[in-house]
Amino acid sequence: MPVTDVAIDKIKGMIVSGELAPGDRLPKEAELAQRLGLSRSSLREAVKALCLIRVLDVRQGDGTYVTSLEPNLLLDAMTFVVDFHRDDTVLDFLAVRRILEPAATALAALHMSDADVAELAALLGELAEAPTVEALVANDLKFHRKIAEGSGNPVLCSLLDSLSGPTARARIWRGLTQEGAVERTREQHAAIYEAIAGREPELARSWATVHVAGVEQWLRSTLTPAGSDDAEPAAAAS
Amino acid sequence: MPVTDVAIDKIKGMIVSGELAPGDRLPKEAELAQRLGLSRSSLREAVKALCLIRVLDVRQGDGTYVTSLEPNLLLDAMTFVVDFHRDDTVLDFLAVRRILEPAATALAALHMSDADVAELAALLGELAEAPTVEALVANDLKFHRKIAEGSGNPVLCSLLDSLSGPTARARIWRGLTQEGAVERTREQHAAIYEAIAGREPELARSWATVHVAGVEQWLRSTLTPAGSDDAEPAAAAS
DNA sequence: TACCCCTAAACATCCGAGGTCTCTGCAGGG
DNA sequence: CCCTGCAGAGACCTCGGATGTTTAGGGGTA
Repeated sequence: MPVTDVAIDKIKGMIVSGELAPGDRLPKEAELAQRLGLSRSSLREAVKALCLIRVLDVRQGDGTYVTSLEPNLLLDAMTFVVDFHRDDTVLDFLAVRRILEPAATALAALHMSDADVAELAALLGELAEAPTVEALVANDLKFHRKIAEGSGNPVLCSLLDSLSGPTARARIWRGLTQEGAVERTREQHAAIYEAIAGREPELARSWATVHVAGVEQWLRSTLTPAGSDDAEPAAAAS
Repeated sequence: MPVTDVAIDKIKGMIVSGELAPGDRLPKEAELAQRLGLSRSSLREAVKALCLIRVLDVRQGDGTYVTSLEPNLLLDAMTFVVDFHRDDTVLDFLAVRRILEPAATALAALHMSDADVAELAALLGELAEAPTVEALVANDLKFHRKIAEGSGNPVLCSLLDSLSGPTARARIWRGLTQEGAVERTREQHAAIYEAIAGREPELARSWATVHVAGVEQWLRSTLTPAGSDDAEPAAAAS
């Protein structure tokens, strides 16, 4: 195994073992390199890799620190990974979202604070009468993010965040092409809100299922009969 | 933004744009460095980072290649990330697994091929009469992985894989300390198998829920009343 | 045809020098 | 006493080149 990979494992081990706690500062490059038995160049490669997945945070002129290691931060890195899957596996990602989103919505109906419910209502009111599709989708993302936060599970929240990004483009394309999609989204958002505000988890779950399934069904019907022209909608939405 | 980060973005862009397809070979280090306008050292940091998340694959003496970019490969990288969350957020990860596992099991009951169902049965039979806890958990991982594969959704499968790892230790600790846990696991596995083989998705979903909830409840009851001594079970399981 | 060896190509690792940024302590002014 | 501006030190950033290691593939031999 290359020394750089060994260094990655060792740094990981230092963190997992507790030798380095979140927020701690690492020894300076030269010192750590000597301690791990490799050159600064190789060490920098290891540090850079751990930076990409948000485990380390280097600040020029200051030092290298362990991040907070909170789930949202680490799973955010997954967004970067998900970005590489554009056209072909969108349906698979959406299918997972269809599983998680209703569950999160039901949890939100149970655990969301009244203040957060009020903010959810505010999000619904923010939208103009005849919003642009882009504004609608942006509002849609904020709406669902708020609900995901309301589930009280940061892991679930971050996961949904990562999964929602890639499908956003699909939703834009849908709004642009499918008649009534915009209005239907608003109605469903309102229904989800009502269910959460009324503390009815099962109703909230059902509305969320309907909501996500709408996008999924449209996307499936668009992709499947297109035959060899699968790439069109994804390309158009990019 | 550091040149290395720019390089990461540029390479990512080359892949997402299609300029570099899965399996393609990158230009040699020196050439690519010149093309991106940076030194080889900095380029290597970028390549190393993309290697960690399985986007690139460097083979010494040969060259650097784009991986297949399949979901399972890219989400496998998430396991590395999840490893950093050990004690404190295990319950959050388990809660997500509790959402996904039943859904995957239900899907498996619908989509799994007869051949795969037979392999599932084989897994059940592999276990000795009085298995060690370690063997049981290893078999448990394979069993659930087989089911996740059977869902037909590679994204779901990889996600469950990543989530199952961290809780494995907890399951071991449970098996070692909780009377009857081993036998109960075997019974539940058998029940899940029967439901899948009988093509009863809702029954399969329910058994999966029961199965995961068992671990979750035990873990919750162990962590909560422990007070300031939360770390004990996780530490003991490592 | 099958096997072995050798060479070229590409990555792995290291080193040292010069640049840039940030934090910190100190001095001066309000 | 507090705020502001100014170096100085410390730490990371970037570069370029030299040397070691590994792999793929061509060519020779039995």
